[in-house]
Amino acid sequence: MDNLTHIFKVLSDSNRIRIIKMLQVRSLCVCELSSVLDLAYSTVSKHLSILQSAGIIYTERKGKWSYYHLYHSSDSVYVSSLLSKLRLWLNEDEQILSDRKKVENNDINEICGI
Amino acid sequence: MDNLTHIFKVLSDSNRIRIIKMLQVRSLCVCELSSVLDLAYSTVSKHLSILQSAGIIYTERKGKWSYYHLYHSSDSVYVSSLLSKLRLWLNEDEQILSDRKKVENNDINEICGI
DNA sequence: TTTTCATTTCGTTATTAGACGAAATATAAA
DNA sequence: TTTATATTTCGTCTAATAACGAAATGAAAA
Repeated sequence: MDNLTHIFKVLSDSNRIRIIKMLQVRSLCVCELSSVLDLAYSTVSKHLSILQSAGIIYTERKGKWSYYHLYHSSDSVYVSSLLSKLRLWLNEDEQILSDRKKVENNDINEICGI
Repeated sequence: MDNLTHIFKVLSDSNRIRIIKMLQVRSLCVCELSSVLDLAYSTVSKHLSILQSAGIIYTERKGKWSYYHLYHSSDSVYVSSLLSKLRLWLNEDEQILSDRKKVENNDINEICGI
């Protein structure tokens, strides 16, 4: 049961949900996420490590940056089921639309010093 | 988005999950739930009020006791979708099986002073 | 009406969670 | 190898959460 309640806890933070919804668009680095969420790097990094240890995302190193990706499948029926719900949910949410616009416009690249 | 993260938070506590899984068997009063969960009345009452304000359960007064019921439908797509998942999940969980055995055997009626 | 008793509310306490900045780490560029 | 920089870890602070017992509430029984 703790497996399940733990996943619910991971998903009960709005900044982590925003991260997941942005990663549905494309993979992103910490600095891009920090810029959109307007949170300190260390805070974003903590959220990412929580999502990673829950088996929701993984890291890929590319040049200077670590890119975070959403897993498209999971060993956990809870994770795969809830991630599939999250693909359907919040797509018309104002906050999510605004976050995704920033991600798609690549405005954030400048901030990352590329 | 807060609607959704709030539901996840409500479901991220194992005592609340145990309550939901017991109410899937039949409606129960506070004293029955306290007995199975081994928690103070006031604690169980708090959990029930959290579940109630999330639109997951409702109260029905019957004689001296307040019986709590699971809703079978919900205006919220999040609530109805997650409750439907919860009907499928944890049915083989040891803790849940043990809780349900106590509920089904009505051992708890004595404790409630019926 | 008064008493009884199931339940809720209130006040307190301990633990957990999320935020930050500073320091540490690790990798790429010079 | 040294420097630069993206990211993580650490320590700290504040806010939120879950637990309890005691007191309050409210409906049914006497």
